[in-house]
Amino acid sequence: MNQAKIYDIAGAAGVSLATVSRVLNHPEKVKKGTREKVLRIIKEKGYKPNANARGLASRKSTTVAVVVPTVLRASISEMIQGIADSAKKYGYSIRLFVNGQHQTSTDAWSDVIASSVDGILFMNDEMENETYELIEHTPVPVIFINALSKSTKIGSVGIDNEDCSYRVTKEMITRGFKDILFITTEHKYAVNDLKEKGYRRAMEEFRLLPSVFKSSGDLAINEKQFKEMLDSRTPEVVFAVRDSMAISFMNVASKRGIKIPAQMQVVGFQNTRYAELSNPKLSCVETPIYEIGNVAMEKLTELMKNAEETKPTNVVVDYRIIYRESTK
Amino acid sequence: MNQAKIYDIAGAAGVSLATVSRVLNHPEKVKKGTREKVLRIIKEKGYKPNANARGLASRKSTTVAVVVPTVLRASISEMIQGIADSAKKYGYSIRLFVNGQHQTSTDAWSDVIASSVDGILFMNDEMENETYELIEHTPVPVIFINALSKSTKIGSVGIDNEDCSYRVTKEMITRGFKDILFITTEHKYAVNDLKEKGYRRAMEEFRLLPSVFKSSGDLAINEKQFKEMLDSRTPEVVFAVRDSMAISFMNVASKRGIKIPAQMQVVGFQNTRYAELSNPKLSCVETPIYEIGNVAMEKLTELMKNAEETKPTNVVVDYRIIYRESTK
DNA sequence: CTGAAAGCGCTTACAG
DNA sequence: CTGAAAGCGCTTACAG
Repeated sequence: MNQAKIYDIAGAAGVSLATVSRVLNHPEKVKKGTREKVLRIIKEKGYKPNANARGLASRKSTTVAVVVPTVLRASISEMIQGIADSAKKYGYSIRLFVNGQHQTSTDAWSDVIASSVDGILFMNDEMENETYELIEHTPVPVIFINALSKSTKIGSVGIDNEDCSYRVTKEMITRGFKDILFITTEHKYAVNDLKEKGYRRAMEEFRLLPSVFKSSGDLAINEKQFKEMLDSRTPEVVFAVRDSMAISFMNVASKRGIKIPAQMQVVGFQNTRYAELSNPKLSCVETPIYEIGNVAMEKLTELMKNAEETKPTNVVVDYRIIYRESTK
Repeated sequence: MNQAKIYDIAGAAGVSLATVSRVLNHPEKVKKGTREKVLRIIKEKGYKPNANARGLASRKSTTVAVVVPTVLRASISEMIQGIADSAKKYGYSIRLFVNGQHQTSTDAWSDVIASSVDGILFMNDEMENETYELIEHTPVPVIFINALSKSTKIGSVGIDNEDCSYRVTKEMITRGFKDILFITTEHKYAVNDLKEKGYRRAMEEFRLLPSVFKSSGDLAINEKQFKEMLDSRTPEVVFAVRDSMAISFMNVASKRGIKIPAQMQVVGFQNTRYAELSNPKLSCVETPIYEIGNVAMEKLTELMKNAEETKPTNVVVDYRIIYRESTK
């Protein structure tokens, strides 16, 4: 009934526990006959090595930490799913840290380190210099997700937000639209700053006046703000840093009788599930966030296997623009 | 630079490592002066006990497993957030298992057990008898989430789906609507079966003909099916087991020119973020899924503290119906 | 290819 | 209130 120990397996197989351990960790070092016998008994007894003991002895835990500010955002869920699928493939399990916005307070971070994981996947909206410093001193490999690393010592996987935003804006301009409103968050996020930068660059390139609206994170407040804004003008194109904001804006506009996309076009950012459930269906930049999680976990595996030889790299993932019903 | 060990702390404080350990685990057993000194040094050195060693020695890991089929569903994310917040409060960390639909294959489950967690929060859509059996033999406490347990040995936290569905249906009937369409999943899920049961009970009570539509999980297929269905009739009320389905149906209907709620009312189930982003805004049953996660983790804490005395209970959480724009 | 033994970093009765 | 010692269940050089 109780979980079998390695001793039990060794006893039943008539070998030493060292051999059982080898069968599990270095099967090639064990003679075929012995190996198969041990394996059979392991299966029979349903033996699974104790993770703590294993971790303590080998200094490896085959777990990775996934550190995120929240799990509520659809994009973060998709990313985690991508990580989870990849982790399963490589035999890693996941320790989840939902740290709120204060992820890199020394305290929160040392919790992560003390949990004895073999590597860390770190997703954060903000990237301050202290963050980099803290992370560079971390004893296990770290990969940034969804934000490209500015440090050569830390790898990352993400899209080039600035370039993406620049290209979308430019695309709309060359299609003949000049009055493009950019909606971002009031709260300062590194990724959103990059998106704004790209937008501004495109606008300035064409000598157009950038128009940036910083909206609150709260849906109800947003709607009120959006209504007020629409009192004074109807932009030709609205480009928002998140799908949810784009949709919220679109809904407010629809209710005022503004025809979408005829009178106003709306573009979102991310391609979360919201996009397909909106009416009209939202056109948006598709960030392959599942893939980003997936690849990040894969890269982390490499780093964990041979931290010395493998150089941290910044993997820039491709995005594409999906035109649905909210654009002409 | 390296992580400090308990020996280092003991050395620096001039005490034995037993004392350092006691300061951490049973501070009341240590004289105040000693305790404060040790605590100070711990802080200075940023010492965090090695989780594996601690787990191995104490047979406790202060980690719980959260086992879910996917992380992609908005409701599951909210639940995890609820769990995470509660876990942080009680000092537990989370090991996340994203197991797909085959969660209780003996294999997947023994992975969970082998990960040496102190307790398990288990969310699954299907609840077969083998599942119960497997779980009853688990050496640590388990709590079902979002589905009430049929077993007296396993606790659970969730809403009474059948009752809820019954009441919503009845409410619509007594408001004078007879033609109520129920949309559920093609794939068999225990929770959805319960919802259907409640719906049928209400309809039969009023001698109305139940009309159940089983829709695919795929959005594109759904839309096609919905269109075909709307060719033949326009139900007065549509009640779907998930917000996303309700919204998808609503959008298809809107596009055909059906006025919502004037000609057709739509009610969803869950109150995910989708509900507020739809146009018109979706009326739906609000399952307090964040709270469910939160409470489940709390209950699990109790069970882990004294598994013997604490009896597993089934906590039935209240739901409420939120009327927004998709109903009259 | 296999076994005996040391050690991973802690916790917890047991003495004192 | 504190220390010495055993032990948690593994892994991995080291011999053979």
